[in-house]
Amino acid sequence: MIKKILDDLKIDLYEILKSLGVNEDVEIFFEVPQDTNFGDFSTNIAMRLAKTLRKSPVMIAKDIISRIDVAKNHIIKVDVAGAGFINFFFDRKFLSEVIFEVLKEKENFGNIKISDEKVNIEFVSANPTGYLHIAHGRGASYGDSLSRILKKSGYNVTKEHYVNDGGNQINNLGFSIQQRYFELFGRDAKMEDGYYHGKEIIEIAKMIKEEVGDKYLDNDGYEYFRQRGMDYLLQGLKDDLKDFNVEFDVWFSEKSLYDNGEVEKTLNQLIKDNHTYELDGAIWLKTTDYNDEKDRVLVKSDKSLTYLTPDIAYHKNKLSRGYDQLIDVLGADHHGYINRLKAAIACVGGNPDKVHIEILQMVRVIQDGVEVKMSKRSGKSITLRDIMDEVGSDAIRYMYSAKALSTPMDLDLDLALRQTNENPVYYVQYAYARIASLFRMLKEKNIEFKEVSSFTNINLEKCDKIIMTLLQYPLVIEEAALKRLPHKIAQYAYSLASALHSYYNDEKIITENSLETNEKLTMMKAVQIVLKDSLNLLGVNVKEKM
RNA sequence: GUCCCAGUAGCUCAGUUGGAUAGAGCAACGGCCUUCUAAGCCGUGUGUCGGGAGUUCGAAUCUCUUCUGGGACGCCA
Repeated sequence: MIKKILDDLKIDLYEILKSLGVNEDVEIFFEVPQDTNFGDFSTNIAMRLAKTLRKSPVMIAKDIISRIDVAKNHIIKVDVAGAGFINFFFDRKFLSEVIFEVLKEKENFGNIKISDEKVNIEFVSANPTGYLHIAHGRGASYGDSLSRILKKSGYNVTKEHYVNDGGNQINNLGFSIQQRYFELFGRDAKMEDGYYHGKEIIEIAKMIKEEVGDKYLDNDGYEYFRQRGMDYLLQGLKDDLKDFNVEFDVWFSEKSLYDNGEVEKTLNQLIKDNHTYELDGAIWLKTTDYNDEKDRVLVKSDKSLTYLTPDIAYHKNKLSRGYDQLIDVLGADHHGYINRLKAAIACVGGNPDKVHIEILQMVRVIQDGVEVKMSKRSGKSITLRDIMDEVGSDAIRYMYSAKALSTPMDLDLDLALRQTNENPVYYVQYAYARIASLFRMLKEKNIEFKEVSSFTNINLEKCDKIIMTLLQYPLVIEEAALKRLPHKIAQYAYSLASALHSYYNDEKIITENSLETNEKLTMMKAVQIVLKDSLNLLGVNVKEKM
């Protein structure tokens, strides 16, 4: 609704600008003023036109507002303030209708149609060689929330996890397990470079010993160790993610690209199209043709492939599946990889502009003021499961979501644990639970609730914050989707909760006056719907009771 | 040496097409429960936006420079 109002207003404004002699393309946009006393929405268009029109912003603004058709747009007041802002005040009664809109559309409220493009978002993509750690958790949280936001914005989204089951690391996993298995029978484990040292490897070896005894002690059980280890870890990965409220549509196997010949085909195509050359016995890809700082090796002099080669085939595969956009969420240590990958995609004829790479920065866990590095579970870096056990999936997802991906983040366990009631996620969940409890109270008191279809008995001014916040939901969704910033949703959920708490303290909801009660409850229900939906976008559950 | 991210209140962070007096939470202090959940509300204080220069009507935001912290720079994955 508000989008429509603003869009209509925008059209009117463009007409007005034309009549003022503005021919160039300027985009008009509205923002919510920091100080709501300034108005409901404002635009700075007058200031931005000052130079081309060679007039003072205030003069231009006054010209503009004198031509605005106030009645048509549900505006009750429009004025010029500050350096030339145009501030709009809308009719309260009209704006309050957003509540009925929410009730009608339910969880579809805020659904917008930015685009129906097909988007593939690849995230986590952890090697199945150990447990997920906290940085994976951050990527999982971001990728999953972004997917939900994009879906709500109309995109056709596929969530994909790439499984590195084709390369050397998976062989090393097999060897590592094998050595630990031998160790269990009293032999020395020979843990070479590149082998995996997490406690989970020992656990797997024990499990295998229990399952098959000494069957693979003296004959070659390597294949079995490799496969069994990977299956086990992959399942663990899926379980962890599921408990973290993250599920993938596609688990894409790197190995499948070798099996069906796509890696080879990609390589041959690159050679045929003259994107490669040989040097020192290796085959190099001319990524410098497309903005990379140096060329990259595809085939090493020992004839084995680098990581890049199957990854090119993988991205080619994704593009061939008809996606309009590919989003890759990668760890901070991959930023040097971006140019290389984009260049390589260009070499195979893909459009690198379709590929968006989001880099997530480090996560540190802080307890008692110092960084915690060791996980009891894996004996290595802190795992996602460690944190979930400590603070729960909801709290951790909210904490991840609340911060922009580009910020190196400190996760303060003291705050998350000892002061759980100070944690923002509880604040938002509490708002929801409070409303839920109102409806429970009704049942206890045997009061019947009837949804109203207009407001006549309540003081709309007191509901201002709630109404304005509800109105902004679609706008926030749009911004979060276009800029790929899920933390906007976390901020939004918090501000809606804040509006609710404030109102709840100020006004008694269930009163003797049943008309008033029904109107208030109608509004409460709308708030509840949007709170639930916004938390859902973050993968956070609501609680009926706290 | 090159590149990326960060530097904003005591702490954790918002502030992303340059705009109004730079904002939240936590921490601190003062009020508010005979009444729907006080995990709440209301109020108070807090800033060389790392430093310096520039661009302009206007800069936390853009440019240059510089300092600090983290990370990346492989025929690793």
